[in-house]
Amino acid sequence: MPEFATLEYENLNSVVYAALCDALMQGRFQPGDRLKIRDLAEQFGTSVTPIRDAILRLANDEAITFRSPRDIRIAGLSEARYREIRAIRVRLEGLAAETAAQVATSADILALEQILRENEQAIADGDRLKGTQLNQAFHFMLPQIAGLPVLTTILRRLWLQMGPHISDAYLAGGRAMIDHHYPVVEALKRHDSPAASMAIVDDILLGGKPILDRIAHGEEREARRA
Amino acid sequence: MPEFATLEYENLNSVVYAALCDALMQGRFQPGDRLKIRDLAEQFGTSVTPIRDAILRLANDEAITFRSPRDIRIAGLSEARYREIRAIRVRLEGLAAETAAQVATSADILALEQILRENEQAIADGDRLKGTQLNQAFHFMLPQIAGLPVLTTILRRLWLQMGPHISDAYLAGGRAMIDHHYPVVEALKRHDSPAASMAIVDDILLGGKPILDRIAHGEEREARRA
DNA sequence: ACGTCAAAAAAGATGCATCAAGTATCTTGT
DNA sequence: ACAAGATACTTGATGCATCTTTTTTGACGT
Repeated sequence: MPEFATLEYENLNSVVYAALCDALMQGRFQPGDRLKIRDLAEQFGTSVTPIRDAILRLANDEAITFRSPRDIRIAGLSEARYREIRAIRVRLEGLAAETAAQVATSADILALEQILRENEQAIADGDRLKGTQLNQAFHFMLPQIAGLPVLTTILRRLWLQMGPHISDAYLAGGRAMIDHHYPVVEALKRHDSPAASMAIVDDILLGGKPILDRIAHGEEREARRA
Repeated sequence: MPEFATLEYENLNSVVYAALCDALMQGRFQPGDRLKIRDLAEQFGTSVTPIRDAILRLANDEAITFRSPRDIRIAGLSEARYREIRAIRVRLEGLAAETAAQVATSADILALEQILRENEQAIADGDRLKGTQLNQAFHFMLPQIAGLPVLTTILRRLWLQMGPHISDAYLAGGRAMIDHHYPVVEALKRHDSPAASMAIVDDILLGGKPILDRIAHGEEREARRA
């Protein structure tokens, strides 16, 4: 269960926020989906206040947008914006991988290898949701090993924005999604920072290719429709 | 007047959020300062709801923390956390400078030089507040020239966290704060990406030295007190 | 004077009523 | 059958009442 709460104590709004973050990162929302505060309040069994709070935080994260004062929707993602996010991830996850390579313990390596094994199994089972989650878990392990909490928060926010756009791309990606994870672990074992950085960059650029294609095609389709 | 609103239309909560962001970035709050929703509501002449909304967004930005359910304070900044923010800035502002160097127009260069001139004047006048603002304006110009809105948002959030900690450091820094800005502009003129990146990195690491010292000394003092 | 404990005030969390603006629906006249 | 206007509904924004927990305060005993 991911720990998304910025607040130190438990709040209804944090519970709702965490649940919506989960849903977003698992691709359970589609871009453009409309959210209604009263509907969510009923689903969560709370009043509208904690829902408003959570939605406001997600809007602050730019994961959802207020298209008009009464029209709350899952944010879209232009190709340019996705490319920017990718460029930022290259820099930041590169930093995380370099730092992680310097400080990784054997316990860290074992945890990464465990994730890889489970990810292989999920792909073999055709379990798309689990595959997505384990891929994310791998990426978030690096800043955690590196001891970089600010970086983790930034990446989480970027993933919230990507979440609704990666769901279908995973099937297209298939095994290619984790192929580049193995060299990362090997580099961490050798405490080889440059190699770790290069490997994670490869993963972001090559492994993420199907996602970019999907977003680009989506824009094209939309342009033709107009 | 900075444009902080994530929301597209004007809201009381956006107005409050923008005002508090401004205050934070100008160092008008000290770390550990306590905020009271009802007091702020009176100051802004609104009910508590828009204030709660704005504070929730700032908490989401990790600029303020809820130490306990009824104790809202300006966030502290450990030395480790400041070093992490600095490392992230090196990567991200490096990316912004590289990109800006590739696309900068002569109008962009003129705007940067204008900021530098005003910053010189502010330092000559001993106007600490204006100096801080113009230094920030320079740094935010690079991602703007580069056309990287996501990057701008991330940097803004980091600056919200640094804001309360850089106020006094500026006097100590003095002219050194903008010395490294000139090579940045020169590099942009030559469309020299590596030089632009190196220059801004120098600025972050060397120009920011007094801030790090101040935070480190503050921690030391606190440790002695305990 | 000082510490302790209880009463009171403070303060955020939650729920809810109301408002305004936008949207859908229904009626009515041709 | 259709269009136009009016009516009702939807929905987020704002304000506010209440609840619970924390903090302050002050009285009392030592």
